[in-house]
Amino acid sequence: MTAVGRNKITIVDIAKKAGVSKSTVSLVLRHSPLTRPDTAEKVRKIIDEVGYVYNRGAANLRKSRTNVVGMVINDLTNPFFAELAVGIERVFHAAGIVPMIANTAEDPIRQGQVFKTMLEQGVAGLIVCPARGTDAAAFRVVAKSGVPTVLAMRQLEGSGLPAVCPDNARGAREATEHLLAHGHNRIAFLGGYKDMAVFGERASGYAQALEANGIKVDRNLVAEGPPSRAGGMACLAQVLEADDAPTAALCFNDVVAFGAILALRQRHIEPGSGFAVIGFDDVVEARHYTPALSTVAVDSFGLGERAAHAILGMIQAGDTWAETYVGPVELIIRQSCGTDAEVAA
Amino acid sequence: MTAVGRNKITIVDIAKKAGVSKSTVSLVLRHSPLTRPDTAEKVRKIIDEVGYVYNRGAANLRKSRTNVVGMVINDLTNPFFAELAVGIERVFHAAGIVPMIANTAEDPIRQGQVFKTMLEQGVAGLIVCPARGTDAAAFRVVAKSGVPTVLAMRQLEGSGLPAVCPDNARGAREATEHLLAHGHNRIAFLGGYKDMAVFGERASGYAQALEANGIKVDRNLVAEGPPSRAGGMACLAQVLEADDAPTAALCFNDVVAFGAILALRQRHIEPGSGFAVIGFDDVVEARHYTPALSTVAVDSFGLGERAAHAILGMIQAGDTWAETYVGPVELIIRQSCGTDAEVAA
DNA sequence: GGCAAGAAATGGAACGTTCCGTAAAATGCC
DNA sequence: GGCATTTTACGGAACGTTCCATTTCTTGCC
Repeated sequence: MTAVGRNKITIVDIAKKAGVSKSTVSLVLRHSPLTRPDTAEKVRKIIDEVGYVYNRGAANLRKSRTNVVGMVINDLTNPFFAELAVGIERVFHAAGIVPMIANTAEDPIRQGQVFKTMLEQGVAGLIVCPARGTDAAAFRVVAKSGVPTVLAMRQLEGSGLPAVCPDNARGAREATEHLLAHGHNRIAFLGGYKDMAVFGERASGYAQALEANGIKVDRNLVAEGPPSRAGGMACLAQVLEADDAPTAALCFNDVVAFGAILALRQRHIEPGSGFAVIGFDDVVEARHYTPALSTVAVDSFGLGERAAHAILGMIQAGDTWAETYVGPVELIIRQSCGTDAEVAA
Repeated sequence: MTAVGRNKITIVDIAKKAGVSKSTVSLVLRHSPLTRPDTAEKVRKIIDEVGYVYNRGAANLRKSRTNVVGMVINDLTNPFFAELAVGIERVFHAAGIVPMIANTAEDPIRQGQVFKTMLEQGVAGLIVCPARGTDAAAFRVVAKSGVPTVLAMRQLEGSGLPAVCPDNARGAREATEHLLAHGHNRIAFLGGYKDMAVFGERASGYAQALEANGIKVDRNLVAEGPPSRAGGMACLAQVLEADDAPTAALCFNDVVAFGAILALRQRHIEPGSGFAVIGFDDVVEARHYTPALSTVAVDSFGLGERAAHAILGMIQAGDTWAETYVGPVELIIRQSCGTDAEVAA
């Protein structure tokens, strides 16, 4: 239809129209108390008469400080991270800062490019869920630039960066203890890969619980695999082949658990009564699955908000350090581990 | 740890160090062919020696054109929209443009604020999934600013804006026809509200199919409700109370369908064999649900990419107009409509 | 009505780039 | 080697704001 006319009404245009100086207009725009109410009003009237739009870029240049923060997410398609992003966005919006987003799709190369781009844009801070396989060196650029950074969901040892994460070890420990308390002593751990930070934490919680009960971790019951439904199916198949097959499994996350349940069904084993399954994360589908999935709930929205506040604090303080926060988790017993009846009783 | 030193190395610093002019450095940075290879190299060496980071904000100010585009999403938590966002981000990343994101959470007020903020940031374009209840007037500001805009997923009549949407009417029509062809003639339509653009399109496809087969739409079989699991449960309950109860339902979207299935189970009606259910969207869980959900598949990633390309085109052409694109849909028959056997046969 | 003091408004410089017109250097040719 | 031509490099102005040091306007008081 209409060609772009790229309105270029500036602060001085409206100054001219209002018969004041650009400085005054600037003050009015920033709600400074240094102008007389009536002049302010006069200026404001003209401002929305002509449809002036503030150029924050120009302002930022002068102030050499922006109101944008980068959000680097490894997989937005995963509801878990989407919720994290929404939590972050929510507090940023309230604080008047606007997030730039990038989805790295677990690709460290892409992640590196993203860091560069975001720094060029002059972000005031960075929240990063590191892509799988990221090493601490990847953060050299951002560290050198002095931009406050916090990791979310995944820690990165050696990076020295503050993180906001769920208490993975504790969650896995509690889930495992629950299974032990209900008579299972052949418990598998399914899905994920050793090179994922989260795997390490969850698997170690699992191991702790077993060992505290005098059970040695059986290598044959720990199956690594992609953190997907397909991975869950494959891992379950693998552990069932062990000489002394397990009767329960703690899964790397909920979607692995869904896969495990599918695989059980294929074998005509009833998840819940015939084999106990516990997931991790408590994604929305967990409660509605058949059978409803027992899982370790993580407050992803809350962690997002926490991460955003951390960054806000760092920006305000002009500091690049913050305390790592380990958020609470909650074991939620539903039907997939076959123990809900006893718990209710 | 370290306090923020806010490096302020600029193009002239590195010019000085390299013994050239700032203009030359600028040329090198933009890979202009107007510098001699050896000078370019000399400059580049210094650039990464001192860890200079390009200030795109300053450049944009001068060029009065940015490389950021706004992405306004109504509900990132819905995997359907998350996929859309990822599709968009993917092509933007490739095109060197960086997306700002906002989640309106279906709140038109918030959406209005977001528009303002994004315009202030000087976005070169805007992709919007309008919040529910948005009226065309909401886009007045953005139209006046001349920023190219495309709607995604949801059209908005009266706005005159180009949109990238799935062919909702056709999808609903085909699904309904499938049910009719398999002997159902009491077919319900469940979930969503009349004031949602998508509802209008899908419901009209449903009505078309019925009427083409000489069946009048029965008001008692169309139940409005929230597009959620709970909504699906309630809607199903409502239509089952009709004098002449339906034997099949087309649902507003997949999550409504999941709700409907739950409600059927509660009544000991077996989804699939006892009552046919078809959803809409084909979210990832659809294929893994029990029973696997028959649904109308929409290529959300593809639509995202399409929307991004549209914006890119508009920006390049300096135009604020583009053609509306209606993407293909595909009816996918699984188990929840109890007709997969016949189809396979 | 004049004066001091405080309040309000102002103009220019700066932020870090790009662009433009021009100057200097390199190259080609006889 | 000198000239024309092309290639490369240069320096200032501009982009739209904020900040600072000043100037101008108000106000209150005797």
